[in-house]
Amino acid sequence: MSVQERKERERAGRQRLIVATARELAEEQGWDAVTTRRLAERIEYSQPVLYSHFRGKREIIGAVALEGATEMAAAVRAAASAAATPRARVTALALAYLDFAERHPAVYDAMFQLDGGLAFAQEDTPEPLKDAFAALLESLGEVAGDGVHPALFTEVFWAALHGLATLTRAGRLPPGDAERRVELLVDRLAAV
Amino acid sequence: MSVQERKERERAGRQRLIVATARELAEEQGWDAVTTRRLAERIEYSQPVLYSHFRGKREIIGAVALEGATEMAAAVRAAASAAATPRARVTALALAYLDFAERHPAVYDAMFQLDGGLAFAQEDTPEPLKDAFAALLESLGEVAGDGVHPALFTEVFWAALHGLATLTRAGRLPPGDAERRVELLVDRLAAV
DNA sequence: GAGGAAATCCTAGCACCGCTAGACAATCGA
DNA sequence: TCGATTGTCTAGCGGTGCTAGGATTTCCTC
Repeated sequence: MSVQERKERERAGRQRLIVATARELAEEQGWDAVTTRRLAERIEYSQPVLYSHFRGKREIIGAVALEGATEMAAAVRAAASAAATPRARVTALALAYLDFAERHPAVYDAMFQLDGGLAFAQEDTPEPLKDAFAALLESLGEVAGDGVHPALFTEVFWAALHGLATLTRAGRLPPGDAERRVELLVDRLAAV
Repeated sequence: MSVQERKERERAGRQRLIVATARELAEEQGWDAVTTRRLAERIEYSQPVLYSHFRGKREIIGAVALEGATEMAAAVRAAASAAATPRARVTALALAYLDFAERHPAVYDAMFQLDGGLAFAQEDTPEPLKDAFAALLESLGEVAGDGVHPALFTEVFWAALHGLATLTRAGRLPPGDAERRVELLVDRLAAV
């Protein structure tokens, strides 16, 4: 069965290539530029090949989103673990979150703005998404305060971060001042 | 010049019809269903007529967004004015905001998710957008707290509301619990 | 190694999109 | 009533996501 194994490896490699290329193209020129034709050309295969790996463009976006969730979880955990106090952890987490959104806008879009066909907040939610939320919960749960459900607190804090990230990037909020906004957010929301 | 005036009235009427129809179609079937062909068919004109009123689809979205901003400002002000204390005003404002987003998802998308070609947070920002922000500022500025710039506070609070609105509607947050989230948000963020 | 089966891939095309050029018809002022 | 202007439509451009069907390569068996 060595032949079949090799084929599977090659298939898996090509699948990774598709996702990586889609992400690359999206970061370079935005998701609008990620058309099935351009994507196919970049990976040096014809269009239909994409459809032998994914149901459609939506699923490709979803794959990028899952990759992004894994990375974001790691980034958030790394930032939090480098801080000593609960409050410092929350600040570090918030900055890491916004930094991730700013440095990987296309991935962030895939995760939260575009339709990647992913289920959220349900049983069949993919593991990376659950884990990204868990990464937030680990640090934010510490400062939820008495009588406040940690998950609920995490949701609210996360929503605030998400709002800041999207509104800032869409030009809805004046740039600069980002750190002051984070400071205010942490000061008020975190119960320390 | 009566003839010309009549023509201008008719033109303005048709322009309103276009915007209203686009909004209607978007609320019914989502913005993806708002194609220039379908829109033209609904208003019973041919496609090119749309382009004699708007530069393109983006501008039509922008027009819907401006309409929405005006309505949202009114809704927020109405809710706030019906409350007695600063804290109650903030709660009422938050609920009104989220209610608007939930009841007019397509309009909310036009305002904040889609590209309507509108400038934000700049001098040439259209008046309705400025006014919508002003409506938030009126009530939120009251509870910014000492040493916190009212505009900055409003931005943060607004971002939190926006995050809640979008994440909830996109299925990223479990439904229900919405009021508890608002309660938490107001409790912590508002300095009373 | 040769031949047939199976897996793989590509060419070509569908229906739709936003947008526009240019022909046509209605409306206007003289 | 006529010519000019304005308004509108038909037809079509290049692009999109996606797919059917044929060609080609690859594999296993004899």
